[in-house]
Amino acid sequence: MARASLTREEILDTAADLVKQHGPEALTMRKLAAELGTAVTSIYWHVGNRESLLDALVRRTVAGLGEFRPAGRTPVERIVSVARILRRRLRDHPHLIAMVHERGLTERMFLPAQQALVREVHAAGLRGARAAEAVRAVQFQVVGFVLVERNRERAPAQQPAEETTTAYGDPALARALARPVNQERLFVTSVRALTQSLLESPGGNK
Amino acid sequence: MARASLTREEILDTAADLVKQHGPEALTMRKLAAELGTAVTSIYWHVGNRESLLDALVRRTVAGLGEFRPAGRTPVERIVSVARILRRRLRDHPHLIAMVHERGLTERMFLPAQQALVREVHAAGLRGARAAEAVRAVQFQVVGFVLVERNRERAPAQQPAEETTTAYGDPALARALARPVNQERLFVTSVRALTQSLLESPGGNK
DNA sequence: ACCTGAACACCGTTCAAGT
DNA sequence: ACCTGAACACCGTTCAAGT
Repeated sequence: MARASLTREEILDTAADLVKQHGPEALTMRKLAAELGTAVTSIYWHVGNRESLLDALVRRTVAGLGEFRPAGRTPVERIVSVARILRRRLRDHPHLIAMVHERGLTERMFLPAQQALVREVHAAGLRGARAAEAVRAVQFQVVGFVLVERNRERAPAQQPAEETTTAYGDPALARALARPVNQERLFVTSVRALTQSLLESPGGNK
Repeated sequence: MARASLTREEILDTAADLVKQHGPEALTMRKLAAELGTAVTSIYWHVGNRESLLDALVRRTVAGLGEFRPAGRTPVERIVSVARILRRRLRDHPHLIAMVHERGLTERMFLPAQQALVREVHAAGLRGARAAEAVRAVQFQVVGFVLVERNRERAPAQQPAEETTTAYGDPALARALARPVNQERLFVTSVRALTQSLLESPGGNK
């Protein structure tokens, strides 16, 4: 007995629900079929296979991340604010990060902030290849940071750390390295440091 | 009929071979058993399960990444050189990156360069928490960059890119953004920019 | 202490067959 | 055009049984 009007939309909706509630590893073709009340094979007719299902889901989620309204008075601060917004939005969709990584679609995560970054970099006076490089540098930094963050957060039970690092007679440094990282703070510091250098007047190096 | 003296070492060696030759997704318990000439279940006696097998493999590989000998005359250039070495070594073990990510062991990839980074940051005059933050910032940046890089390289067929980005009347910028990224160059630029800011004399901000 | 095969509970995907 | 069940070729893991 056939089911009434299964659509690609409905499949994507249900898949998104499944991922949202139980994580991307719960998104199996069979569970999805059960949730939809169809045969597994019906799904294949509409979406091709699991990989393109994930791709479609990633595209949809990224498209729904919304606008980026920078805040701050200086170009550096405005870029930092864009970076913070992107990080926050991505972290609000932890499953997206996992799906993107599983499917090799990291680049997708660059897009939502690109427009805003281009504008700010341009406002700061950068042009042409140099402006493009600055945009890319920030994109790589933010997405890279988020990937690392997410990964350490789902890490297994804290391993002994085996810190063989000698601190050259700086106990405060040794202690700081032994403490857990304040990721929010590290993120802002890093992006600001990177951006400050990138926006400096040309001729600094080379 | 039992097989002669299966050891944990031998299992790890064969697993490493399998990963090296066919990638981490080829490392299934069953294929490994076939390669070893044992029953699948024997492996479980020695290594517990697939996850701890991967953990052991990651630990071994990271430990084998070797020493880091910075080059360059200024602290910034020496840190950039450490970053380049780490990136190169990690990229020489693409499967390691995948395994680390699968198991949430990103932090492991921080360790090989930590000693060298601490030394250089110290030599540059940073102390205590500020030095630790600089080390962390570089570690996050390098590992994050490598994760993003690896991910885009195994990306599916180039998607239309759908560049809605307007370039504010800067055609050179638009062209640069449309071109593929020179990752090596972007990496060095980014690390140098980050490091320059981090090593600047304190008091710059806050 | 170490190894075995059988079994369980899963996967994604294909394919011929239905309507 | 769309849906179906059966089947294929896999997985990781457990467990009782062997030596």
